[in-house]
Amino acid sequence: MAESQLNATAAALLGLLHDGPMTGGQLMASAQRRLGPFWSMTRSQVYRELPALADAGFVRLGKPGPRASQPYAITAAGKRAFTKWLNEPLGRDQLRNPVTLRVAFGELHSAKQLRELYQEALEYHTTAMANARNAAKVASKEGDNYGSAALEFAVAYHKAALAWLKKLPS
Amino acid sequence: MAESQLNATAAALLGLLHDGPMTGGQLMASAQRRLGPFWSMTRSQVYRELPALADAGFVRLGKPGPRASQPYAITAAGKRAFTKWLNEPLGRDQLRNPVTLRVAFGELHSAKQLRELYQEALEYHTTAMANARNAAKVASKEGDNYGSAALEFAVAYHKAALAWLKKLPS
DNA sequence: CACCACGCAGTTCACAGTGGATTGTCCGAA
DNA sequence: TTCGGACAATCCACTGTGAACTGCGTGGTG
Repeated sequence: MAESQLNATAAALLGLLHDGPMTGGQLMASAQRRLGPFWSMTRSQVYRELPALADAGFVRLGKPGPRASQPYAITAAGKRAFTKWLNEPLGRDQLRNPVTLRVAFGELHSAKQLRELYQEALEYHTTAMANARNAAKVASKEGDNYGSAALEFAVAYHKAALAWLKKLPS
Repeated sequence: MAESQLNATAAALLGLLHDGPMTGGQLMASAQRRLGPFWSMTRSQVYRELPALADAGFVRLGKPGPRASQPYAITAAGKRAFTKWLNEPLGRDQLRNPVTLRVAFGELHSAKQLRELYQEALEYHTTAMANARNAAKVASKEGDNYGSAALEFAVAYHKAALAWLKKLPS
């Protein structure tokens, strides 16, 4: 009822629900696929937001399916809230890179530690980039140009990380 | 006493304390300057971790200064814990980009909204990149090559974001 | 010299985000 | 038929965030 402000997670869920009703699990999967590479989100969050969204009237419950799965559909009020959220001031980017944090204390590492760190980071970003690139291609094929563009951001991120790694003072 | 695992924040604080004793406020300022661009950290966290670190024996309290300021010094156990943390498995990168999240739902925006979003993002990343670059230069001048390299990561991030923005389907 | 306004060190709170452990249920293979 | 595994959902402890608040010092003004 109360026109409570949406947090970004709730807004993302409402955005996804524009495609049609989904259960928590489906929302989670969809978020992982479409937003995961540049917007982290956990199961716990999804299952906490959904009842809250229902309370606020932004989402309507469908008939429970198998395994207590519960479909949710966006309501008119939900669409309004989502549209309003689009105009809200942007929060800051959130960036926490554990490799960089360790590099910042590089003097306190042994050479061996640094080498292992480097190697691990290389592998991590390489596969993450491949995943993002793949997801972007899929989205593109589905005609979702905006979704694809968003995923390309993640690709650019990992690419930048790789380039940075290769210039590191070793 | 208990050899409790360090979380990343606590580890960062211990790392900073290798430079000598500091109060919470000084630690906060130092973290902002040296780690802020790639590792967000808030006052609340710092002031929550410090007593915890003291309880664990990783940090020793000095004589209170003016305004209840409380200096902390790293202990031998603290240095050991920090060293151990360096070898711990890396967590995942955390990345949450609010602009990209909105772009992913681009079809649900108006053209005007998209233009404003674009403009705002451009400004944000431009100044953030300049700040990071500046901080990196300062660190470099101070002879902190690792610190400088770490800050260059933030520069690379914002640079990638800017390049991505410019290729966006408008 | 007295005053007090401002600013800083530190605290607290409510809420958001994370990851691991747990519960219950359905399905399909032995 | 029953058992094991997969999956939806829930729970919990801890971590992270931003804003509001306290209380003390210092420096400028009169």
